[in-house]
Amino acid sequence: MEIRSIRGMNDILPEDSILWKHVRDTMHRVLARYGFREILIPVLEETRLFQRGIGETTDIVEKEMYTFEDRSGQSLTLRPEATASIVRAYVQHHLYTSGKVEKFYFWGPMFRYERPQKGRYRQFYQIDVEAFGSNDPSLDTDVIASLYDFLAALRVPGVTIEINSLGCPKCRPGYHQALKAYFSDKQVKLCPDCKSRLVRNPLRILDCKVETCHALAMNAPNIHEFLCDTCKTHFRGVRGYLEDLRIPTRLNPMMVRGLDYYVQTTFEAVSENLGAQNAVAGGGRYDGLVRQLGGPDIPGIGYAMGMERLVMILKEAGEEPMEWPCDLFIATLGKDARRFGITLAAKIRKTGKVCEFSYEPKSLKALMKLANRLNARFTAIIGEDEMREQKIVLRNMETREQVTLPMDDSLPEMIVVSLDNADDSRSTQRPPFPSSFPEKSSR
RNA sequence: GUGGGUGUGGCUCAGCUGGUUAGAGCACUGGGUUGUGGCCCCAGAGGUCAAGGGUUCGAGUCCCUUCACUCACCCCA
Repeated sequence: MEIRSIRGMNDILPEDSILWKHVRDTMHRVLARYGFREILIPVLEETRLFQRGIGETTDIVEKEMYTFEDRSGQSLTLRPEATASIVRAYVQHHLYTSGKVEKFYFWGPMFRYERPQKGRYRQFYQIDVEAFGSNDPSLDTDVIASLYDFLAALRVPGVTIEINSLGCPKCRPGYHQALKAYFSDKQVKLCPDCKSRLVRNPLRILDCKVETCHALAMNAPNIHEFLCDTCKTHFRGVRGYLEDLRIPTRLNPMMVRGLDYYVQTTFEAVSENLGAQNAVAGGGRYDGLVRQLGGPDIPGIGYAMGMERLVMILKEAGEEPMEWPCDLFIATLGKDARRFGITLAAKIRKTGKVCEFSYEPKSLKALMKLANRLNARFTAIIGEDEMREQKIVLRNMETREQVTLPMDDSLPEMIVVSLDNADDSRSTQRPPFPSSFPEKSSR
């Protein structure tokens, strides 16, 4: 019986992981510009952390967590999201004493026990961005700007950033009441799900995809008429700054977030190119969360981005798939050549070039085929003739040009020079992904 | 948890109302080129038709069960 990976948990093979790497490289580059610093957190936490952080009644906590007891009987949970852990670390290490706004980012797997479907897996990867220590709209703006910059740098096509304000514990209850009042007399027209939402969380009805519910929701009371002055001013500030930065966003008063901790600003990056799971990133402000998890009353804001979904969009948009680079393939024929070649490979690698080697004895024809398969830009041919004459043949795989180089101490250097010259003559390099998403000028 | 779809060489799929040696394309290996890749031509290897049970003279094809994958609902990234 063949052993297979378990449901909802996928292997990311090298042909895809190169794109993942590209996304992560971009993440490091873009987020560093905003002063976000990488934080690494454990995969396992005490179950209580998520119960308190995410909310006891959320779907995540109620039915989606991988929870089990360890050998000492303690209840542990594989993290279903990163925010709670990062808040925990922030509190545990007293990072709020640093005297500055602390900004973190993180990348890693999350776990939720759900039925897998397009863009949703049981082990999935998120990029997570969090900032603590200010309630000023300028921080909201910077966080959203970092998301925008990130997507722009990746040239992600067809993405819109939607924003909204959910109000705060002071003004949201009033809105809840208004929604309940509005939907109550229209209850018969609501779908079964929305009928129960009416009791549990009327906000969710706004999000319903059923035609009739959606139509009713269109005329429902608008959250922005219920925001208190503080929230109103705050949201106006965020929108104003975003406009100053020329970051295009769309106000979506119907947007609702799924986790309990969100207040005021919420936002989502939605793609037209995904399936039913169209959110690439989502986040918002969570001013009560640090306190909720035992820290001081410090505000925070952040977002999470779904790697699989991001990569999915990029793959669809990419004209040519990315490939792992190979600068040089060393093709050897015979024992003596192999011995010389493996040493040469080591020297080439010390220069920083990517170098592959012919491990298995093959005919030259087969070796050339291999060079092709390895995507090698150059092939160094070292056979019996070359060993006898103390020289090697260097072939440019693209132009088919070959030069002969002497086997002396300068050989590695000569090879590197040839490789670099070829680089310079390649006039324009096409970007890996085209874009309809406006690229903001960088560097 | 609920509903739909699909399981045939490594991959993508044909296989008509059950009929006897299960096919194609791509990929792979070898050859055409005795030391030069991509294109072309030729040849070869590779399948208990997801698994189990049933109907039948006969099942890849029909029925049942299980499993897997997939899409959608719920919810979320």
